[in-house]
Amino acid sequence: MGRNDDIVPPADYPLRATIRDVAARAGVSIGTASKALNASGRLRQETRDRVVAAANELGFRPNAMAQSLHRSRSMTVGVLTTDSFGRFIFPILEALEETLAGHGIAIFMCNATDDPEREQQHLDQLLGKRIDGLLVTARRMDRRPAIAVPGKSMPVIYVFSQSDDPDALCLLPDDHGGAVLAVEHLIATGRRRIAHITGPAEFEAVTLRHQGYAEALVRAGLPALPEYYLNGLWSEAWGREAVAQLFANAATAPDALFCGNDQIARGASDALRERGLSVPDDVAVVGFDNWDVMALAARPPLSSVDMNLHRLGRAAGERLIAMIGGERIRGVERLPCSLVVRPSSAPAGQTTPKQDKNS
Amino acid sequence: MGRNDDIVPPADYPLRATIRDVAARAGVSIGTASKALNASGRLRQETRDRVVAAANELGFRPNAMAQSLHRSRSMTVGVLTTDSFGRFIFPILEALEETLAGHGIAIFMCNATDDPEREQQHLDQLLGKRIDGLLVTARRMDRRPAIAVPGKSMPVIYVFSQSDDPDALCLLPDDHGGAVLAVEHLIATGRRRIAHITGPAEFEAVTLRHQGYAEALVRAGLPALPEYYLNGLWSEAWGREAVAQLFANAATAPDALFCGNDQIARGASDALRERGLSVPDDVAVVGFDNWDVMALAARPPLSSVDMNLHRLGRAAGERLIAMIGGERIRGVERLPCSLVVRPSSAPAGQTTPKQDKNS
DNA sequence: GCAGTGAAGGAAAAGGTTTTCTCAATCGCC
DNA sequence: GGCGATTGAGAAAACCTTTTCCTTCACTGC
Repeated sequence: MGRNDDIVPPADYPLRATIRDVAARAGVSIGTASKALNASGRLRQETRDRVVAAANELGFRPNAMAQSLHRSRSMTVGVLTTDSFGRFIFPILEALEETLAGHGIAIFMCNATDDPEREQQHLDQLLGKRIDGLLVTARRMDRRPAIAVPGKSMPVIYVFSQSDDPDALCLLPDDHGGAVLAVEHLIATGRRRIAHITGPAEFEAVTLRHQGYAEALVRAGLPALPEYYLNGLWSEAWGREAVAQLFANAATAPDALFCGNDQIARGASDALRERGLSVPDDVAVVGFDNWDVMALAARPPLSSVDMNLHRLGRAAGERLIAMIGGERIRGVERLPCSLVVRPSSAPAGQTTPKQDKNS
Repeated sequence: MGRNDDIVPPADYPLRATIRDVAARAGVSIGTASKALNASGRLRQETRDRVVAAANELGFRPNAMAQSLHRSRSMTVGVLTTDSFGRFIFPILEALEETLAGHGIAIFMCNATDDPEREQQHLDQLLGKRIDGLLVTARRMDRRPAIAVPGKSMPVIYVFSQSDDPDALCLLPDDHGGAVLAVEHLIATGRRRIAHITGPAEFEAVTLRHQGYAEALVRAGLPALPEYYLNGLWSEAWGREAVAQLFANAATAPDALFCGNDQIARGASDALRERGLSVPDDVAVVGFDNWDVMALAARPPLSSVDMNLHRLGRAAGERLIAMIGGERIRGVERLPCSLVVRPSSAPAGQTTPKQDKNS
């Protein structure tokens, strides 16, 4: 199948010991050696020991391909990303890998950044390798078309990404809930005029977080003013610009900013400082993502909503194991976010006791 | 081998078509079917077509495990990271994956963040899977001990990481050259008092970059002042603090900063602005890593040394392919960095025509 | 002394593919 | 029409394990 031709045949590899070598050295048959090594069958203890000793001496390691061929279970899953390996994918991947490794399952990594043809190639390759399951991640803006796995047989999970296949299992962070968390926190610390600066409206997450934001406000008896909701880019520059817009008129300026990500939050925080406004005394700021590089480097460090990507990755691993085991799981599962509170959203007027300023 | 017990046997998977199904449907023997599908052997064209048609109708996909078993070549390599999947590893991985995928080779991802025991487990698993090669990445501070692969047979490459095994191949960015690039650029744009703010001295990269920095200065007839070399953390906060130290005495203040990474550079740049100094008019700043999140968000955008990690990943893939093909490569290979010039290091006094200041 | 029992280990099939070897049939040529 | 050469296709081994089924052997109990 394709491009294997350009690799010349094995050079001079010392062949690995096989179970037949072990058997020969221990003076038993292959079957007996297998039983001894797998602690199965009925064998004398002395025989077992002899086989195990021979295996150790030869550095024997069973050939997983032969085992898999026999069991028709490859102990292998594929991870197919269509968003290159972005910053969000890492923690997920890390937890996933750890979870699966604990069950002896290895991961094939594939990347097909927005190239359907490469995606198909990768999928072909993975199917050829008889993966036991597939995990798909993608850019979060759009629902991605379902992966075409023949036969409906193989478990597929979309993580941090949503498919339009109703039979699929999708694992996502609870964007709505995360926004509620942030806004309720701001309200609890005494803020009343809370604006939301966020990313492009095309992202489903933007919509969900906006809804959470609005609901939390309304539930607290506060108005969700349209002029307090600003869409833009996911950048610091946009955060700065949004602050310029919001604070152009001092009379209508907010006393808290809930930002769609930490970059926006950081840009906003910088802009506030440069306007002579104190964070958090004059304006509280809460970000989203809890990306330490941003959140900790900001002055002051940013409160932020954490999507618990690690937990998401672990959950994905566990679901996948369950599905490989035969369970059928489907639907959209949203895992809770949590709020990490840092100085940028301390209660108004708490940080610097002596304080009386206004913009 | 271990934890496979907790996965129940196959549920109700519709078995994939095998070559024997294809052969039966095409009315030929298994061997003939194989030859037809692999375009090998001597067969009538009509027979080939019949077999291929049967294969398509059945959605046949050859079982890679069976193929590998036969060829004793798994078309698979392992990537073992000991630094979790850090930000630096991503671009490398991406390029590596792309390169290897082009040759039909798949990647097993393993992560053993600083845990020798997990590392050994992963290695065992990979050896069991009969990977054709291994790629190791690690935190760059220390040379890591060699991976214990039995038999000296399997190709191993350390990328973005250095092993103490003299027989190994290590692929690294040319830190020394990158520093030279940055400093020569600063000199060329008219700077004369160039300081170097960087990370912890334990990092080999810190030493190498320092050497490059010093050599470039000396070569230009400029002194490499010890008070212009500051070690600290890889953080924005340290960048700010270092600026405070360097500019405490206006008489000895530098007119350019070469920073060990973009975070330091950004912190420094912020601190300069807050001291009323203009970047680049009063002080030029050059960072390292060319991490867009930092370099582009800084005001003004930062010039930075790019380690060309993508190229590094590609090179790693190519070397690995060559080694799998039988070539023996060893030693330490350092790939060139490049300099990305942005406004933060424009020639002194060029940005704002009207200007006459001194710190 | 013999049937029956249990233990210990061997033989062989199966899993899916590739490849070599062999065999049968056809062709060209005299 | 017979001979060698060539072509097309099948049989079987090999890759490495696991597992099921058998065989052998030594006992026990009568």
